[in-house]
Amino acid sequence: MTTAASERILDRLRSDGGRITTVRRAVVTALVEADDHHVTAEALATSVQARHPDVHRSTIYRTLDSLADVGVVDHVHLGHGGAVYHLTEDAHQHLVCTDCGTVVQVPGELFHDLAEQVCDAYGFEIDPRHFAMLGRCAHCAGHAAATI
Amino acid sequence: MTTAASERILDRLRSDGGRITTVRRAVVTALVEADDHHVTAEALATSVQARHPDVHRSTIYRTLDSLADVGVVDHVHLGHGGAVYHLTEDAHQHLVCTDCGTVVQVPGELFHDLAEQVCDAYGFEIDPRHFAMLGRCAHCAGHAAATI
DNA sequence: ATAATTGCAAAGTCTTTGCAGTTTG
DNA sequence: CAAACTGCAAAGACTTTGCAATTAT
Repeated sequence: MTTAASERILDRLRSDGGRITTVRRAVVTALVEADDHHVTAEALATSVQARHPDVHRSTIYRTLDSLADVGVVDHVHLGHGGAVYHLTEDAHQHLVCTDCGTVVQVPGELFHDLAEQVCDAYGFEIDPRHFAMLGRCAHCAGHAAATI
Repeated sequence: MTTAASERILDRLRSDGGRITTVRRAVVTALVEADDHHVTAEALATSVQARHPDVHRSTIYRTLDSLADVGVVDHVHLGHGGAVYHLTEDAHQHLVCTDCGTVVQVPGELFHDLAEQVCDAYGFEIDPRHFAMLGRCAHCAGHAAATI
């Protein structure tokens, strides 16, 4: 199925006049297999280079860029340092604990009310996913029962 | 009163064993005067160097770091590229339009409900201010009737 | 005096770019 | 074949760091 998913993604490139190359196939495969794992460019490079040692990092970035142009890949900043890349299929939000670094994924719908309020009041249409939200996870905040 | 504000801030450094130097005074002044303007490190450097040409950028960063340690300064990432620094006094959230770059400030309270929901469900205590939220501003989203 | 701060130059991290050669459709 | 993609090396933006000299307390 990862194959089917990969092909679907590659098709987006193809239908945009893009060309399907070994490298692109490898990057997409790595993304599909790593999905929900939020891959850094570095991890992606390592993963791709395991099978295609000569692939240069700039090519990884360029491929990610092309995939982003076509709308199938996006990146998120979880904190300082590198971004993580992921398929756009799953729209979730990231919460990153500033104490222990844990990343919690929460459904995007949680932001629906907020987005509506902000839209009503400011006309601003929030798409909160590009950046993580920082804070403290249940453990570090000492929430045994997880209630405020 | 910017002087009073500056002194209050410098006191935080002092009471932490820090020393008050010309440079630190200049940085704090620039921050106070630029408050609500969200200064980049570069702008801060330029501003400080107007009066003290020999101040090195690394010193600006180190001063910001010290001020952050003491809790009076924080920085926010509005998008790719540099962060903006601001005094911690005003707790607001930044919305950045991905189309035109406009930065909208909204009161932190808007996030109260969301924070509560997330806390209830995940025990995670959100502090959303470190990153901006991206989206499209009223103008770019075509909200003619939006209350601005 | 002595511990903190500074300037400088250099390095570090993450990402982009120019170019010439290679490959895809 | 023409356009798109690739590797390489180099640069770019932003920030951090080691060190010796300076300065605040």
